[in-house]
Amino acid sequence: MRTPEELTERFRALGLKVTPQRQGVFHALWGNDSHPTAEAIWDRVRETMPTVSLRTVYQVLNDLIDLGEIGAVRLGTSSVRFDPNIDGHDHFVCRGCGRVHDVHATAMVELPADHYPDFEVEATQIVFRGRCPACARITAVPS
Amino acid sequence: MRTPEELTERFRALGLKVTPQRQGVFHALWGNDSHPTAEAIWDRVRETMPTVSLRTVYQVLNDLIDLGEIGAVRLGTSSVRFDPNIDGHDHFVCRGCGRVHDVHATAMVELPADHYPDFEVEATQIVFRGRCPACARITAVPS
DNA sequence: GTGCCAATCAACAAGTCATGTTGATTGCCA
DNA sequence: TGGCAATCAACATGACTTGTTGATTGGCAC
Ligand SMILES: [Mn+2]
Ligand SMILES: [Mn+2]
Ligand SMILES: [Zn+2]
Ligand SMILES: [Zn+2]
Repeated sequence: MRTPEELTERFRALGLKVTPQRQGVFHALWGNDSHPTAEAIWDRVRETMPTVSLRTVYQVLNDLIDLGEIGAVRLGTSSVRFDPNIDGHDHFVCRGCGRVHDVHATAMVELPADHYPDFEVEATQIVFRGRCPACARITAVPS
Repeated sequence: MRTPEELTERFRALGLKVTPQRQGVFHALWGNDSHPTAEAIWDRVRETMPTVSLRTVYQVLNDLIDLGEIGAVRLGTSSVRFDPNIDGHDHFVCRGCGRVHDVHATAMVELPADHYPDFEVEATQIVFRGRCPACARITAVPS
């Protein structure tokens, strides 16, 4: 996503009002690589703006998705997570702590065209599941 | 998953009763590569057993998951899909018709260990999205 | 065969997640 | 300064899945 300042400009240019609620969401997302849920964003915004409603947070997040500023990450568990990183990357989901990490897989994954002719691949999503370093340490056998 | 006959044996061996409802779900799943939802299974079972309840279908499907006989495929859209194929494979989701196809990706996808030390990968899930041959044909430019 | 008890049923309720609605109020910005 | 977009509270809706309860059925061990 763009910086909160750039988003402010873009919203104004589009005739959208730059409200404190929207700016609160901008800042809650900026530099946030935790793949937060809408509720997590809500909690962060409420720290400085206790009266903001969850409904509005959802609204702003969906506006940002429609503008292509952020992405939605659906990992099959519970709620949608929001990702200010829209560059191509993959995800690692820890089964211990539930955290989602950005990763970059080595190989370019492709469908073998000879086996799947006429399949038009437009997007590829890779999800690794396992234990993150912190959670692996906990249950690791002590030497 | 095992054949309906083998499942019958396994259920009996576990002290579970082999009811017509359970056998109906067994047969609805056997050889079914359409990644059906619970409702789709329900529809198929009701063809020969009109009184079966959706609640029971859900129950049997979850029992089969607990026994490791089938898998649950969550693709971020609407409802859970059930997969009698539990061998390692990937999926292609068509944005045209919504169908889910089994595919096998070529490259062995890995996390580069030098970049992600101590990450313990236990499972890798690859989802391709695009258009299946049938849907690609529809909007293809006629020659 | 008989009988126990698991399984199923109908009919609800509940819970989660996300969005729609409405009418009043606020406040951004031309 | 004023128009109107945005937000608010409060509630409803909707899809999907599971829980519950009390009654009924029927599989299967004996
Ligand atoms: Mn990410
Ligand atoms: Mn499959
Ligand atoms: Zn972890
Ligand atoms: Zn298709």
